[in-house]
Amino acid sequence: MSAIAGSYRRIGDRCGGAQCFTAIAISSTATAAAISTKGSRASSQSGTRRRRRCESSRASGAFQNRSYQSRTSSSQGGSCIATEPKRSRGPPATATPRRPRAGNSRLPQRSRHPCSLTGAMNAEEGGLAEILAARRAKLERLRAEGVDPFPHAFPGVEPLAEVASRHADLAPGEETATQHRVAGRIAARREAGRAAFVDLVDRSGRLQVHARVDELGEAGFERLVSLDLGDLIGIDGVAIRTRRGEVSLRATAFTLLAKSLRPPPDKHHGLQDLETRLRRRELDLVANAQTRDLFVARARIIAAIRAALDGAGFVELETPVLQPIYGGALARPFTTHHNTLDRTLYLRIATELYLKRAIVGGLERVYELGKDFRNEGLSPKHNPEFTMVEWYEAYADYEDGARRLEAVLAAAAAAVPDPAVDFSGPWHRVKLRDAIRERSGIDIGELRERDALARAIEASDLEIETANATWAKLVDELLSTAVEPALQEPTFVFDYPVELSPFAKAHRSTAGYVERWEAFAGGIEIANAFSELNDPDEQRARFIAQREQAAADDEEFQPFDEAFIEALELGMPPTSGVGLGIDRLVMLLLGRSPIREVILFPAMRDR
RNA sequence: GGGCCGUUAGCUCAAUUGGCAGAGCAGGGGCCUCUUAAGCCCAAGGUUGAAGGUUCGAUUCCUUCACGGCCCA
Repeated sequence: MSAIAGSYRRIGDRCGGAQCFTAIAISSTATAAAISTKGSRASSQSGTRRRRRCESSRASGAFQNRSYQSRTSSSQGGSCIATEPKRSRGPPATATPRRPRAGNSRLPQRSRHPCSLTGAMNAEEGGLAEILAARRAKLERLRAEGVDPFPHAFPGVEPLAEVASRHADLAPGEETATQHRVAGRIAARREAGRAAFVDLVDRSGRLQVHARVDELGEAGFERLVSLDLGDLIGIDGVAIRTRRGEVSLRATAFTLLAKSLRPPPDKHHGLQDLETRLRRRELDLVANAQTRDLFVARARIIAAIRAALDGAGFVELETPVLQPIYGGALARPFTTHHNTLDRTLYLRIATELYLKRAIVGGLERVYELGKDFRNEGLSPKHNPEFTMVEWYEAYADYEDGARRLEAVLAAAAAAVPDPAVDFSGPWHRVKLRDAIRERSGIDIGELRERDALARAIEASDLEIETANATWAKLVDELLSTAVEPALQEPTFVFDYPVELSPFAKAHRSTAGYVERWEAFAGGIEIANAFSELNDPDEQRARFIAQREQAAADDEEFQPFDEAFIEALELGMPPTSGVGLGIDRLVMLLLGRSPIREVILFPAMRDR
């Protein structure tokens, strides 16, 4: 199990060990104390008899949530509800079941316990209240039996799928003596009289557990079968393949690991309602394996991107999220306030300016992968907080950046089993001017005047609002309306008008343009890159132009950042910079949309 | 911001022209030692998103609102 345990251990390290899947590998055999509680067969159902048995089982001490060990002949287990108060109206002594099973007392009779918690909850009525009350009642009954419903750990578990695959060669009906310890959530239960099948689910998959009275004893079997869907349990058992052909674990012992007090979504249909899936993502994760798979795949994509950059000599940095001056993109920021400093701070809209200051400082190849925040509308392509990676490479230009992106995305796609977009091979490369001309017949190189371009757009059949739009804005609209939706295959669009790009270096051969590209695939923009402007005087002039433009039309603009200018004055090497939207990349690679599907907890309106 | 669609039991879904709101799963009781959407029997579970209106009668028709979705801006 070393490989799997190893991977789990890494995860445990990252999220704090105890909060995650147990990573420790210890001897896996059932070390739990064998329980041999005494008790007569449950043919006597009188309350006093049962109460006495429960007390004696607690006194035995060894019962503290240890596995319900096999082969106890006792039947005392399931009938210990007699320790609850107000038992006077319990089942009459004459209501002796034919068999010594505790079926009719799996649950206390709610209505017969008006003073109990469950009775009070029942007063609320309704289907959910009843379900909650039933689960609470089971919780209390377990506690009354001396079982800890929320124990601290269950060391040494193997992933469910690992157990199944290890015994894939078993023949139907074949049994082994190989012990395994697993844990997971109860996803389904199929009872067949004095045997039962319980489907356990963990992150790796699903495994069937076979429970038998003759293996677990009357008490243990009853306890296992009376657990609820959604409960988390641990199983010690031996690998078998059932006569019907499914690799399973025959339980020799089991342990309740956490009682579930709310019903899980439908075991077969899962959770379908999109709004509930997004608001209550934990329910989505519990009910829908494809959601679990999606976020595992997302993590693998991000890890692959980091590995690709690390492998190319990049250093991952952490720059401020709370910034005195926001910058690096054209977007409205979130505003917050620092009490002690008594000043306004902005949540970053990009990491660009700080990372370039690190380039000035000599770190040469840097990146940051994290959240940016833009105070704008929600849409199938926009979430107010989103994940972005930006990298900056000294002594390189935007052509180098394009090749770097190709390599990084090839690595990211390789982390996904079946990528929905083919990022391999060289991408299409097209100049912005040509792309617009091909798709709309409008040549922005010829129409450098705002009014002339507006007239050309109005004369076309493109639905672009030209009133009050600057020349740059019109070009941007042409790009997003006429070009972007058509770019399904990975494509770089090169060379933008300077008006759209305050941080990009002037084009080395085409006046009025800058060295910038955007990368598109699946009809959406996923990356944006420049040969970074490193002339401080030119940068200052761009800031001023932005400020004037903002004053003129109240648009998004780039605030003046004196500290950044001074950094450039210190001297920044020629640099390639690339920004890649992780959420959109995940959408493309996994073929999922809208963007909220690939964000674990997307922004939602209050209900 | 505009248009269209949706909201019914914990979950997944029905409900004819406006005429007693149903089913499956889950949960409760009973039966069953190889089931796998297990099966069979019994009982229970509803402010039909919210508030108004029309009507003898509203899940159904109308208005407003909330949330979500799609399209447009």
